[in-house]
Amino acid sequence: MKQSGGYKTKQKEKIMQYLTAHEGQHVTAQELSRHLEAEGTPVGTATIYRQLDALVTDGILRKYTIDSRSCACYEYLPLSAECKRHFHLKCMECEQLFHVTCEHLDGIEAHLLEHHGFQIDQSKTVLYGLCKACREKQK
Amino acid sequence: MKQSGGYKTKQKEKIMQYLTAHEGQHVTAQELSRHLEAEGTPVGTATIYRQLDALVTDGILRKYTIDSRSCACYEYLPLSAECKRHFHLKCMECEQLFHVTCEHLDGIEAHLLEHHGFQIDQSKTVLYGLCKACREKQK
DNA sequence: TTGCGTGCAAAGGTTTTGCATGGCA
DNA sequence: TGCCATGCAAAACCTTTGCACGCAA
Repeated sequence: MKQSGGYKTKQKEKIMQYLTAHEGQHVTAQELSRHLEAEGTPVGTATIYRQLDALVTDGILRKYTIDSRSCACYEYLPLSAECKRHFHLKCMECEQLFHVTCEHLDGIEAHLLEHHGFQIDQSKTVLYGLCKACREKQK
Repeated sequence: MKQSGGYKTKQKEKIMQYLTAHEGQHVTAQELSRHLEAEGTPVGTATIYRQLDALVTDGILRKYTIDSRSCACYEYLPLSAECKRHFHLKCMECEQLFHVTCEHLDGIEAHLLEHHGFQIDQSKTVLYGLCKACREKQK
């Protein structure tokens, strides 16, 4: 794993601080921007995007998209998570996003690769459906 | 399956014609717009987006996104119920779309429902990755 | 001092919305 | 005739880029 290079700036530090504090959650550029502003340390939008982009390139963040009309999400990837991959589940009803780490689901990847020659990219894949709460609500 | 409602207009017909002719392929609003213009029957951008949106709502099209900076893709969903039991694999390299029917993959649905309370909608879900040919090409 | 990082503003592209007009039923 | 559909233009939105200045090393 390459380390995040370049200078050590206050902005970069603040951004990393927020991301690591929200490990396992989905963070958007907007949330990050608003949080930093609310904290009294506003950071320019361009800087935020540039930093996020660099972190994705360095493999420290994962970037993915739910829908073209909503903004991109970023998620901090702890080193241990490299092995613990997970899938994203998006509820079409409540719009909530879940992630699932599960051996059975990891088996999908192996199965598809072995039997169908297809290598899934989990970071780009989102499974759509209905979450438990929304299913029960529909009854 | 709800049928596409509303009036039968020339624009709507043209759009459906293009979409059905490209079944199994990814169509963007821009491609559609340019095609219609090239055919001598230009359709306003707003109309295209409104029609596509309505078709997605009616379950006739599927909409999905690869990246937040690129535009959304639409795909015609043949009405056959058979397709509902397929998972869709999209190769990010060659852009090809594959349909996979597989007991193992069907097991995913049951597993997620039983163990995670999440009910997948296969028709809305696309698994992204690399197909066999493109993987071998990259070596 | 050197040159990367930052902020501001403007540009870029896709998608949505408001409103008057046109066309289907 | 009554409404929905359309088209145009403008707005909204997220993201990127250009450029001058600031700050880390």
